[in-house]
Amino acid sequence: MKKEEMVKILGDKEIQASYHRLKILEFLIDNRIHPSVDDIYKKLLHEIPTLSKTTVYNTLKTFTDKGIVSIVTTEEDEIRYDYSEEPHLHFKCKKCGTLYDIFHNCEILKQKEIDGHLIDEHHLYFRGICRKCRKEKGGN
Amino acid sequence: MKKEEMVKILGDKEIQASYHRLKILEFLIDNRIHPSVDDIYKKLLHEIPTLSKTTVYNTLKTFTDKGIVSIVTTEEDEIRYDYSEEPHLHFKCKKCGTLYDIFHNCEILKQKEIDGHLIDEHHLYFRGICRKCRKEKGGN
DNA sequence: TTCTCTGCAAACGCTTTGCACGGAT
DNA sequence: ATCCGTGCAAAGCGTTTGCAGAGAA
Repeated sequence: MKKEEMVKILGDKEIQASYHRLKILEFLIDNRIHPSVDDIYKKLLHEIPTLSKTTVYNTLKTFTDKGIVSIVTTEEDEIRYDYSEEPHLHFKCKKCGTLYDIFHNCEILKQKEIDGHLIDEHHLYFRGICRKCRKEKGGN
Repeated sequence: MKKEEMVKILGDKEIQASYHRLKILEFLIDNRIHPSVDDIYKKLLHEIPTLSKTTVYNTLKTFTDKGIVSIVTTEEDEIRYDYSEEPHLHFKCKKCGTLYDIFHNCEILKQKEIDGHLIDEHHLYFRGICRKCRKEKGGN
C-alpha cells in the first residue's frame, strides 16, 4: 500500500502519521496473520533497530482505541491484532495453530439484535482441524 | 445439585472427588455467571478459609482439561470459566459488563465444517448494550 | 507406605506506568 | 518553547512452578 493511503487511514481517525505508526500499520495491512505484539515487534526490529516494545503497545492501543484494528482473543490467552475492514469470522487450527479469516455470508453476522440485546460487535471464532492438516493425516 | 450427582460428573471424567473440587464444581454449576478465578476464589474463601488460589487454578485446569468446563475469553483479556452442557453463545454488555448465555437456534452453531476446515469448537460472542441497560437510558 | 491433593512462596511473562529525551511544529 | 512520540527501566498483576506438608487409600 502506498504511503499516502496509509497516512490517510490514520488521518481519517485523527492519528498523526509518525514513521513508527506507518510501519506498524503497514505490517498489519500486509501481514494478515493476526500478529501478536511480539510478532510485530520482532519483525519490525529488523527495519527499526531502536524500536521499543512500548511503542508497539502504545501504537496498537491508539489503533484499537480509534478502531483501526481489532483484537482477536482465543482461549489460549494470547492477544492478537487484526486489521480488517469487513466483518468476518475466524478459524483456528488446533494442530498447526494457524488462524484463518473466513468470509462467510451468515445471517448471524448481520444481526443487530439478539434476545433484546443490541449488538455492535460480532466475534465468531471456531476451532478444529484446518483443511491443510486434514490432508496431512500422517504428519505430526 | 446433590453431592452424589457431582461426584458422578467428576467420576465420569476420571477426576477424584475431593472437598475442594466439589465446592468449585458446585459453585460453577450454581453460579452461571462465567466467573473468573478470582471470583471463585473470593466467594469460596468464606466457606473454605484455607483455600489457596493455586488450588482454584489447579482445579480449573483439571476441569478444562477433562472438558467439564470451558473457557470464555473476551477481548478484555479476562479469562472466565463456563460450566455448560449444551452449545450456546455469549453476549457481553459493554455498559454493565454482564455476560449473558444465549441459547439461540442458529445453524452456524451446528455446522461441522467451514471452508473445508473441521470444526469442533464454536465460540460465538457478541458485544453491545443489553436489554436491561437499553431501558435504563438515563442511568450511568 | 504410597500417591495425590493442597497451599505457600517464589518465579515468570506479558503489559502498563513513570519519566526523561528528542524531534517536530 | 511547547507538544507529542518514543523508549528505557521499573512496577504491576495474573498465572505457573517448585516443593513440602497433609490427607486419603
